[in-house]
Amino acid sequence: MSYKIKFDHFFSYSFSLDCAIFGYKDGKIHVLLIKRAMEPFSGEWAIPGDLVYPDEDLPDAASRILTELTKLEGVDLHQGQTFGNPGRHPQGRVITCAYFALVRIDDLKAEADSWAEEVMWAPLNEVPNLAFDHREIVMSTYEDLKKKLHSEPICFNLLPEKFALNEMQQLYEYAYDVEMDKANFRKKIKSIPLVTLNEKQKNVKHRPAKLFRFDEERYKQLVEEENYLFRM
Amino acid sequence: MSYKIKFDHFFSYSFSLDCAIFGYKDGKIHVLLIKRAMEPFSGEWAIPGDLVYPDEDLPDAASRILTELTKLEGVDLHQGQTFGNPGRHPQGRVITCAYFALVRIDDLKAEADSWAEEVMWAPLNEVPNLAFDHREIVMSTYEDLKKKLHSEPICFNLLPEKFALNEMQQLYEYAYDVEMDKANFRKKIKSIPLVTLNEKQKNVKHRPAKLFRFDEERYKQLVEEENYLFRM
DNA sequence: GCAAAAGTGTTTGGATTACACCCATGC
DNA sequence: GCATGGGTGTAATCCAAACACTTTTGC
Repeated sequence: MSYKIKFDHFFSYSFSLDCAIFGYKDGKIHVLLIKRAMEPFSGEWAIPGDLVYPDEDLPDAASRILTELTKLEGVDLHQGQTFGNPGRHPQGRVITCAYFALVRIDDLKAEADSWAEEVMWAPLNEVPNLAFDHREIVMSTYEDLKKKLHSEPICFNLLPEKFALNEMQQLYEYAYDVEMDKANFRKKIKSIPLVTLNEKQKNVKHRPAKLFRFDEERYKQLVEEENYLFRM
Repeated sequence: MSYKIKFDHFFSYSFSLDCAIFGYKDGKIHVLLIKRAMEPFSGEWAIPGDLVYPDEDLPDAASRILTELTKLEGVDLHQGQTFGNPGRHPQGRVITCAYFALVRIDDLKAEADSWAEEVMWAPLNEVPNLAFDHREIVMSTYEDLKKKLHSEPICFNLLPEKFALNEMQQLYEYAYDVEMDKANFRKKIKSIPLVTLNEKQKNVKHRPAKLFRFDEERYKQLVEEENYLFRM
């Protein structure tokens, strides 16, 4: 058995991570973009991403890269798909792996840093042209995410910590592009462990809604002890 | 902005693909292994995997690698997780991406080729020590797969093309580690598009069961036209 | 006839649907 | 009081679980 190229030649690739950070505001899902101030694609919009150091593990690298470019810390990143088209990077063979997260936009203050010149949250239907294959990465990751919304309680990472049931319903209506009946939605989510707070909406010009919080403790306990399956 | 190492230094990694091929026989899920006849880990069991060529796209590389090592062709491979621990490969920084497939073991004839010395199907609970981090890759990919069994009709890739309902039930019972009621199982799968064949089991020492086939055409049509969601 | 598994029917209670209605607040 | 959403109740229907039962085959 022999390779068609010299063995050393295989060790000429690079590897990067790109972070697709999704949030929810104004009734729409948004993605976090940076304006690049470094070649290649200097001056263009992209998702935060960079090369991995030789001795760096992937989850650590993902956090580091996101923090360096946007000052965001403590974001819970998950691995997504890997993109390795041979022509995707103009400077050589760079394979990239998507890391994604769902965050509460209002609880964070993303700020451009390092070679990021600017940051912005773009609604998914208004994403500008992006560097590299970043549009494909964003859209493909969003599709994966929508599937996860069915089977895992990740909507609570997008909603404010204290939310009204109607906000939750609207998020699902947006993601699945369907309309839901209010009364039935409320019955359906009865099995989800939520804490009913002693608080109400403020500054609304109609009857204020009660606020709820996802009971993560109890959720984990239910999964452990009763094989609980989240379903929406 | 500057990197802690020279830019060229980033282009010193390699990238491989490892194929986790799952099949079902004797009531158990099996994974396809090869015995390596090449360093590193020569003489040890591993899943079929190899380095990607500089100009090669990932899906093509996955097919090529699987064919080179096992002579299997036309297997429908899907991308899985990426593993990039800095210490995972003794010869340098090699990041690897898992590609997985579900196959009908009896319809295939896997044969060792190239630097594979031997192939075998190992039941998941009897997987020997494996080279690199291949045990982690296999187990982690199997977990992903079990989740997919809930929401996608992939069980039919594991079952024989013509199967009895009881075989399908047993596959789910094995994967989810639960017992199911026969009558209720049959009611539950009524919504799945199956073709009832005019054939029965042979060589069984009891009443032979009717055989069924998954109606892939109709499934795709239902997904397209009626937003059909497979659920188990 | 007997063993073994195929295959069906019935009951019950809990979810899902569609839809109507009342309630609390700002203005 | 009225507009605006918040929040609830009901009836019809569907679905799932538990369990008993009948059928068809090999031996």
